[in-house]
Amino acid sequence: MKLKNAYFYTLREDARDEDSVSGNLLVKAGYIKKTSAGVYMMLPLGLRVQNKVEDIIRKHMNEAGAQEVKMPALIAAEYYEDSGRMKGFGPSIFKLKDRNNKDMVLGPTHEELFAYAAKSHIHSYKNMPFNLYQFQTKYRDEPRARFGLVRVKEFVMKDAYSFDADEKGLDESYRKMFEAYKKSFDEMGINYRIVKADTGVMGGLLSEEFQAIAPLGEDTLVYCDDCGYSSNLEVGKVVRASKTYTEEPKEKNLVETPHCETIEDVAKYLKMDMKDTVKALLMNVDGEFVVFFINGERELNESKVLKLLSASEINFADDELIATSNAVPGYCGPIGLNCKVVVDEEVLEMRNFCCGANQKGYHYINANPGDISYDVVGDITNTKDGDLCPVCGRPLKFTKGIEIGNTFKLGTKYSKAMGLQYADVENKLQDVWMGSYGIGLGRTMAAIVEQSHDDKGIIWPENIAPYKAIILIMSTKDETQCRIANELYDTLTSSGIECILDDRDERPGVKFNDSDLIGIPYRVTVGKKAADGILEFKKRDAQDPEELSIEEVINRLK
RNA sequence: CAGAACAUAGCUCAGCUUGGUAGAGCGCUCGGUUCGGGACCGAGAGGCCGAGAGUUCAAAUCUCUUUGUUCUGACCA
Repeated sequence: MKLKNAYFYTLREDARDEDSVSGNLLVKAGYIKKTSAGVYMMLPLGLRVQNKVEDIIRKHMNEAGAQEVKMPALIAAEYYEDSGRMKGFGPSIFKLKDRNNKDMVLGPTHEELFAYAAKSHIHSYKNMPFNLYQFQTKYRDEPRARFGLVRVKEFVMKDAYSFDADEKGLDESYRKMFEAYKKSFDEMGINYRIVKADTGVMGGLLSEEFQAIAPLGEDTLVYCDDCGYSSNLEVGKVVRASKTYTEEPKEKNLVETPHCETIEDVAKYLKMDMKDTVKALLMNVDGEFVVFFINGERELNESKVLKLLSASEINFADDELIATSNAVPGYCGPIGLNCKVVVDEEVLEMRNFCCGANQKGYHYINANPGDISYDVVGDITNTKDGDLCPVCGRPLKFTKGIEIGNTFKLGTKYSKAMGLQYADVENKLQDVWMGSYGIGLGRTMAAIVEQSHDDKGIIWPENIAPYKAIILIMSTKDETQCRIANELYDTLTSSGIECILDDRDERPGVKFNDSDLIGIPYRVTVGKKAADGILEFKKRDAQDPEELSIEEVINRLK
């Protein structure tokens, strides 16, 4: 690409409405442009990067034996009604009607259609295994788009689906995809960690996430360097450091705690440690009023709760629901409460804790497990700093991650819903075992920029940079410089090395800064010494340039 | 969905409190001087002040409504 006659621009100032480093840099460097919240244009440079990411994934998908297809984005709503996910996705699914008033959706994910497509091929166990994949635009009406390309309403995803006759087959298909993912992300130069995750809306047997390590990540990853255990915060079993609660139980005591509506207030007022308090969470679980009691310094884990109670939805309870009990918001406690009560395992081990008294302005101190009544007990909180590895018992470590890929062993959930069956050796009908595997392309781009940039701009890893090299002409009025730069550009281009020629009539400083901002891995400067056959060669992240002959430059780039 | 902030030139913003001819820097055009890390001088082009209603002799400025964007939370493969 020769810049003089190309669609190319950079911005000199930070984008006002970008809240992440990667979003700002990609906008500033002219890779993407926001059209509305969570919807972006892919400009020429941006599309080239996305295509590189796509090509790498495609290569590894094909190597793993998957076949590429393309499903529509516009889909009749009935497919999602049949699988029950119209409800599951709820308001996150884009709904529309065609001119005949038929309900349609913009596909948020494609399990249903792939299962439907698989029906045409699967009749007998002899028709499996196989694996189909696509690169498709997904639409999700996210409650809050943010962080540039990290959380958007429209994005391209690579999604793959495997079909097997039994669980053993699924295990093998899953392993192949898992390996293909590792190879893909390794090739892109991403620093990532694989964690166990919640199966969420997808359902199924197992979910693992590929998380790019980045401080702005929306997920918290928990891992253990000693045994290799790692999981998303949302699923890890809580193993507390031992010997926390050894005191002898005392007699409970009612104390006045005026205007202490939060557990922080109470702890401060009574000069207690938060870890010696029990807090209440007043929730609406599928329409039923349920109060949860957990240690004051922990957080309720909603997906663990849903699993424990076999429920599908959990929200904070509204005043009307709370009024069905004697619970007093701010002073709710597990002693003498007349509604469904769920306690965390930890609470039953605590000694002499503080909790609400179900009277406005009063708490108990020195309460003990023997004082309380409850309906259900379980592990219902998030792992936190100080907890131990559930496998080897050593202290856990924490980091933030951006979920760039996800693999699911779906089992037979969708094949059952979609009636996807086959005849086995004994001519008996069996459900097909499915797996699904996704990678968000834009999110992967964003994660790479989050991991690889400096104060001047993006630093693309070589394999996904939009171009490998950029050639700067210092003075476009100097005919020798122009000739040498153009010859170099032609030589490189014709030997398949993608490069940019900055032949704009700009001052050198502008060219240096733009070249750093857009993050091309290698920079060749054609300047004063070009007439003597000497060019400057600099890697984007190197300190100083080196002087090389034209031949050497070509060799270094090959 | 709840709370809050913002919306003025292509970009980043001032002006609003106290109503009275639409502003700056960058970018853009033309001329000149420059030319190895976002140069300088001069002359220009460019805005229905997000949209709608109201108050007023007069509204970018005050009031209400509405739309969009962003933030905090909720939510979220």
